[in-house]
Amino acid sequence: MAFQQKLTPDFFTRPDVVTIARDLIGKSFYSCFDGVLTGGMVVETEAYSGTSDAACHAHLGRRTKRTQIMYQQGGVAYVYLIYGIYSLFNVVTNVEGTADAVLIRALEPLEGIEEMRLRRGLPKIEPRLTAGPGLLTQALGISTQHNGTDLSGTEIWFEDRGVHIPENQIIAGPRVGVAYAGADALLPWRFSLQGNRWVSKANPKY
DNA sequence: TCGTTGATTATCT
DNA sequence: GATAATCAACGAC
Repeated sequence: MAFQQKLTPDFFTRPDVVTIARDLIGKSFYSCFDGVLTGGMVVETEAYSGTSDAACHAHLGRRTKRTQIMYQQGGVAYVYLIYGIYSLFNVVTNVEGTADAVLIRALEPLEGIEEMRLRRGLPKIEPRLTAGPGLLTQALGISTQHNGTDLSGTEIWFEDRGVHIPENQIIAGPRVGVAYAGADALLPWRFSLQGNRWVSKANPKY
């Protein structure tokens, strides 16, 4: 019975954030606000590995108002504002005291597509609907006020819909927009679904 | 089709 | 006061 099953905290509290980022490809991501359900299949993620990762906000154990949420136990939302405009959504992973997180970069729309189109202000359905970390938050109505939301609740959650992604269809590559992180920027910690048209376009080549 | 640049604000120095 | 895990508009070809 490969029906919808909400991912529980034990999925997110596993120790290897890179494995979780890869496992999230093919899972479904939903939000439900004011009775409006929107969501889609995850087709692109990036792993950020806490204090040892130069690209992570919590690098070297920085613990600030913004990053403290990443030190919580896996299964809560880390949402922050970037470039003064866009909200980026991450899932906190690992156990309390570590600062690992997975950035959700792109979705393939499944539910509430018309509502997402309206939120994005687009005249028609196109990849710009959810193909990008700053775009999918707009489409799902997620903003910084959802920072810290428990993903086992009823507002924002992940589901396993029984979709199986063959290992060889998942592409690993360097992360986007983190050139300042030096050698860590080259780590193949970005995962995407090969050939999927909803993967974000701001892609380096491989 | 490509490269360049402006938008706009919370957070950190 | 500078900068950022981005996007879209615009001008050059």
